[in-house]
Amino acid sequence: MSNKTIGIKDVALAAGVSVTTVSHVLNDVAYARISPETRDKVRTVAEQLGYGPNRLAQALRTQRTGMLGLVSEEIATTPHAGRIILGADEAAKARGYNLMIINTPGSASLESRQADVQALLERRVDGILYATMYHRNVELPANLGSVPSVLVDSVATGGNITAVIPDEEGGARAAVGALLEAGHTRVGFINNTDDVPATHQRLDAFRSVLTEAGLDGDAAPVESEVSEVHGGYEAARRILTGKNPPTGLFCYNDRMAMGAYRAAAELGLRIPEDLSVVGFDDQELIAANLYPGLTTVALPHYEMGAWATEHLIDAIEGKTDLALMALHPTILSCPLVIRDSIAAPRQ
Amino acid sequence: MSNKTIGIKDVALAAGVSVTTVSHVLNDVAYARISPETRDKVRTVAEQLGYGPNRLAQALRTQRTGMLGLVSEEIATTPHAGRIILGADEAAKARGYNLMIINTPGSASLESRQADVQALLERRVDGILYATMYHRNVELPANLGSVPSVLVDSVATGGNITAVIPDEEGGARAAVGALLEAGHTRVGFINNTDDVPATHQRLDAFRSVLTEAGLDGDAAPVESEVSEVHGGYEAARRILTGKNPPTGLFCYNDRMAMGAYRAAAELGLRIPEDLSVVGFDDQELIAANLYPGLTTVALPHYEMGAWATEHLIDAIEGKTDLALMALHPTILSCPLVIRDSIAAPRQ
DNA sequence: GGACGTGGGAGACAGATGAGCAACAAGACC
DNA sequence: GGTCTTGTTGCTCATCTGTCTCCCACGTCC
Repeated sequence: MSNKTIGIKDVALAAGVSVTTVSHVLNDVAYARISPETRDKVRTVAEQLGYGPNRLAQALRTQRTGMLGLVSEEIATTPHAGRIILGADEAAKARGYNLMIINTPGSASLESRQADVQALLERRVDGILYATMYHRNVELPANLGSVPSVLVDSVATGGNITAVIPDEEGGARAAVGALLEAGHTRVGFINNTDDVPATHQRLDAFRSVLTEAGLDGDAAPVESEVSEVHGGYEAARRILTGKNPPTGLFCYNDRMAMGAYRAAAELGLRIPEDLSVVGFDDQELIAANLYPGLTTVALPHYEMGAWATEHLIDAIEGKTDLALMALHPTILSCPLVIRDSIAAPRQ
Repeated sequence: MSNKTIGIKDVALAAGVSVTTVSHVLNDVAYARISPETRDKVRTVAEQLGYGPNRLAQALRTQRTGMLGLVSEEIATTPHAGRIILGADEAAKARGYNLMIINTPGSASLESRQADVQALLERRVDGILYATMYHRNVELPANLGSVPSVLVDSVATGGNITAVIPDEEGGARAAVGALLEAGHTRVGFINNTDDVPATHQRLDAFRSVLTEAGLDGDAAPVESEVSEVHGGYEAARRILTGKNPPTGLFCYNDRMAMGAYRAAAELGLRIPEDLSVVGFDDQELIAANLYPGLTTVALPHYEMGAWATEHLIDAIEGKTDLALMALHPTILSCPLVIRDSIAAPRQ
């Protein structure tokens, strides 16, 4: 129904000035000397006509699209991607940028990822955010380097690209620390079997914290299973039916904690009276809805998305040198979210 | 490190032909007469140089960006948005389009939504997908009409814009039907308190199915609470402690079903031996991870996203007239996902 | 005759598009 | 056999998309 879109020349015509002048006014060009009356006139007319610049033409001319590419794994299957996107989107919007999102399976080949980046490049995005669904080492498509880029929730195997990752160790320390502070001296860890940084770092932190507290970290019970509800269930059963079972359980993630809840229920152990549990991830759907609410460690997905976007834009605008930050990944803290699954051990 | 990006003229130069010829070859222009040798030459050179067209310039000239705008509510807080995005993204990619996603709070004002659409329009997206996080009636920003648009998971209060929505009634019928088929004759419904289509349609379907089966649908117990875990818990307690309690429970969504699980456990009722439960939504994290696995009705978010995208692109390419489809919303079915929470009632 | 105040013109960005121009061959005609 | 016509093949030129930006022009007033 609506007729053709109106361009800058329509505004110029209607305002009785040249296209140049309209451009000068609307972009507040510093050196342009134009009388206040003309400025008003142009602005008024532009408003009346509902003029909005054609960003394509603008971008073509200025070599700036105001678009950020975000390649994200598994948008739908984990809520984590959503939080990263949200953080990135809000940070981008705040600075006048928009996001172009490309979804990719976690299993995508390097070529396929390269094609994704290529698509972004052809659209001339000003920068690229490359996000993975969990903290790990990734091999990057070669063409990623051609525009400013930041890695979210992963580090490059080759290094030398700016990255933000969660403080796995700090988070694990907070979790185990909370158990110790509540008075527990027998604490177990239900770990994941995947060979990812989190698995090792959380385990190390677990043992260290115990040892530092004067307990025997190396002797503390650890059971590993796939990081799903049923894995948590199995591991918890093993750990809780062992001799001298722990009164506090640190779980690799909330899903495994959910399994631990069931194992505890089956064994007649009440949470938190008989058994205290801490999770990791802070998946709302689980942690807040379990009964009792699960105390857990939050992964800073939103924050990582926002941080990456902020710094990417800084780099694009020449306010930051990404090369400098690329030396070491930036580590964002994982705060403990306290709910109701920790209590003092029974005497 | 990488030097300037290479353009069509670089290819032309290297191949020893004009820019026009390169364009003709690479775009397979029908009427262009170019010798096979030249074609090969051009293609080879383009490949070697790693040439990719500048989509901005291309779009400026052709008035086609190959981009679809997707404004979605609450990307991060519900997994539903993720499924819609995934469906849309895969459908778009399959036809050579990319998505520009704008996230908006469910509470955003009409002006703010209009600004979102405006941003998309300035970027000259070829069409717009407008998605909500749950099935409801929405008031649309006025500027939405200026490009082909499709509504996902909602219908416009004013009508007359193409929309896809889930078959609430069919889903509810399947859920209740499953309970009846298992032999239950006393069935209750735990409903939501929000005034949304789903609330009413599922209730109607619930009563109808019972009545059609020769039971007294109007007398069947229904309890309403907020559609969260604790609401489900409260409602289930009420319904299960009433006189002559049901042996089968249909829950408004999986979260409420999760609450019902706890209520059942507290009352010493085993699922599915003593109580059968059906949910709605098929939220993986909950439904598949509850014990026993929750039989539930899946909302076709992926399918709606894909359907909307398909038809939007058809309209953009002139293969479909959206105005025709706008007469009635398209309804996509909600299949029952069978797990382990339904069994025959005890004798 | 500079300085100042106001504003406009002509590319350029990167590629798409259709008309049009050489070059050559085959056939027609004298 | 040579010239002209007509057709075909192969490719290029000019122009267009909407906006920005460098540089220049025109008056006026000291």
